[in-house]
Amino acid sequence: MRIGELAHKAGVDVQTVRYYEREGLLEAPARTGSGYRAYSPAHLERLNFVRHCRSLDMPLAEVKRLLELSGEKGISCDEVNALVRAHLARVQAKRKSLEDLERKLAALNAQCESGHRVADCGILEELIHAAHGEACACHPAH
Amino acid sequence: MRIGELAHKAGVDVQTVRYYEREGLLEAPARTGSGYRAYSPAHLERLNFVRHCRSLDMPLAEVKRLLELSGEKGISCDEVNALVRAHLARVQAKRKSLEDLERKLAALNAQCESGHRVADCGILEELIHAAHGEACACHPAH
DNA sequence: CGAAACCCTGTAGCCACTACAAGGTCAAAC
DNA sequence: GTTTGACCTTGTAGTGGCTACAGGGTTTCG
Repeated sequence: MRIGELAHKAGVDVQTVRYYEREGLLEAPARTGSGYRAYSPAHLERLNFVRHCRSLDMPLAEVKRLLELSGEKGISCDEVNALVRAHLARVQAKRKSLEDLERKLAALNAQCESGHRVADCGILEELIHAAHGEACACHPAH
Repeated sequence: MRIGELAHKAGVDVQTVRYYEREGLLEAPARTGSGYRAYSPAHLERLNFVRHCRSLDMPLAEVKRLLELSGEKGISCDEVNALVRAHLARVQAKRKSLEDLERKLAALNAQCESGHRVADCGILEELIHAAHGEACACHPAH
C-alpha cells in the first residue's frame, strides 16, 4: 500500500502521514526501489488508532505514550487510565471556561442593537469600560 | 511610562507589548534619547482594550478590526455587532463539541478500573476497537 | 509518447505568544 | 568610581498539529 492509499483509508492528508512518521507516531515503512513508502495493514491499524485518539483531542505526545504502553502487554495499565482521566479533566476545565465565556459574550452582544452608530455602540462602550477595570491592581487608588 | 511599567499595569509580559506593536495593534510610541519606548496613558488604555478582548478569546485580527472601527465614530456599528455575534457562535460551537468530547471520554474512562494489566485494559481495547470503525467508508465491504 | 496522477524532500506558514542570546543604559550601593 | 543589578534594545527560534508550496522524480493510462 502506498502513502496515498493509506492516507485515503484513514481519512487523513498524505502530509499528515509523513508528519506522524517524523514525529515518531508511525513506524517508518519499507521503501520500494524508487523510494516510495510501502505500508502494511498494521500501519493502517496504528494510524487509525492515532486518528481516533486525535478525534478525542488528545495531544500527540499522549497518543505516542499510549502506543508505547499498548505494546507492553504485561505491565499495569494504571498509566493508561491516568492519561485518560487527566485528559478528561482538561476537557472539562476547558468546557467550563467556555461556558463562562459564552455568558460574557452573550451579555456583551445584548448591549447593542443594530442601527446605532459607532459612537453610541453599547458593545464598544462595554468593551472599553470593562477594560478600564482590568488594569493591574498592585497599587490601588486607596 | 517605559515598557516595563506599561506591561505591569496591563498585566502582560513586556514581550507581548512589543509583539502587539509589530502586529499593528499598538501604535509605535515615541522614543527617549537612548531608544527606550515612551508610552502615554492612551497607549495603556488601548492595551487594556486589547487584553479585555483577548480575555474574551477574540483573535487579534478581530481585535484590530474593532480598534479600527472604534475610531470611526460616525459609521454604523453593525460590523461590531456582527463580529461579536460571530465570535459568540464560534464559542458556542466549540463548547458543544467539548461537551460531546467530555461524554466520550467519560465513557472511555469507565471501561477500565485500576489494577488491570495492559493486555486486559478496557480503555485500550475500546480505543483500538473504535479506531477500526473509523476507516474510510468510500469502498464499504458490500 | 505524452499527460496526469502519484510520489519524494525540504521549507515556510498558521496563531499568540514565550524564551533566549547578545548587547546597551541607568540608578543606586559600595 | 566602579560595579552590581534592573531595566531596555533587536533579532531569532520554539510551541502544536498540521497545511501548503516549490522543485523535482515515478508510474500509469490512453
